[in-house]
Amino acid sequence: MLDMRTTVPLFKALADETRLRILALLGQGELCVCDLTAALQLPQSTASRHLAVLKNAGWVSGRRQGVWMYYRLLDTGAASRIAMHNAILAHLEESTTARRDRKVLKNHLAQKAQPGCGEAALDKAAPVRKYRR
Amino acid sequence: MLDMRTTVPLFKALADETRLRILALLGQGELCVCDLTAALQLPQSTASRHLAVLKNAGWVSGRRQGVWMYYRLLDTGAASRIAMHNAILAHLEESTTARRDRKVLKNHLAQKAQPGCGEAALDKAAPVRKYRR
DNA sequence: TTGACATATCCTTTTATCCGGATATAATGC
DNA sequence: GCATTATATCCGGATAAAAGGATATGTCAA
Repeated sequence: MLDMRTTVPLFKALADETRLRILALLGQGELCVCDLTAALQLPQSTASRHLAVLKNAGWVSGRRQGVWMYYRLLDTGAASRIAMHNAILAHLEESTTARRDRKVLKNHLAQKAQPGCGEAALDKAAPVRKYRR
Repeated sequence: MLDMRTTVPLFKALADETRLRILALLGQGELCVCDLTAALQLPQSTASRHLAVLKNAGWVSGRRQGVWMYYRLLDTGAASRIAMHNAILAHLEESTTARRDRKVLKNHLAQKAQPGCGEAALDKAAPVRKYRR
């Protein structure tokens, strides 16, 4: 049963610029915290904290792969809610800030793909640090 | 041009239960402050303050008719924004709280229509106090 | 087990938001 | 003008949320 007890936190989670930017970035697909930190140019603790808020509100889900936590948009629930999620996402992605963030993200991902030099397509999307996959 | 400077306040305005309830009620049509105050069972200053927030954020518009201020949902702007408004409204109106508020509103409007006894259809929708239209 | 790295949580300070009574403004009728 | 009604704004005080540095937890490789 749909109630304000779940609806209000859902919108409270949207009442912050950083979280809106994170949601818009996740519209691009699954991303790990370090990628979001790079794209947003914010301290890691800040990104992590906001991701926790989004997760608790039911906006995103996280899965661990090795040392990385990958977050993605959550698209389950009632039909009216999914429709709302999609409409909000579509709107967010039009923002100039979101466009800029996507560009920074793209550069970051490209730089990561370089040093390794010659990896499989899937690896290119993974954070390239000491640990691989 | 769409920007976070306008987008963030839009969502901040949704980060409050009372304001969500107001939006859901306005889904029923144009209402004056006194009707909203009655439906929400909240102090007048509280309702008025929240309406100001919704108005500044671009969610509602107000028009004065005599002593009354009538507020209604604002449905102008970019296509993605209108789609988002509608999706959010549709979702809000499913809440049990919204259903309850609608009932209280309906009772309130019915009671107002009684005392005057025999007015035109339009008058029934207007707040019946000392001043008429 | 140790070291290195990614992420989460804690802590403290600062800033924002909410509330409702009191007061101000606005419109109306007499 | 004056009283009345509707709405808006102001004012403290209380509560909640933000920030980011420091620290804890978890994972991996050797």
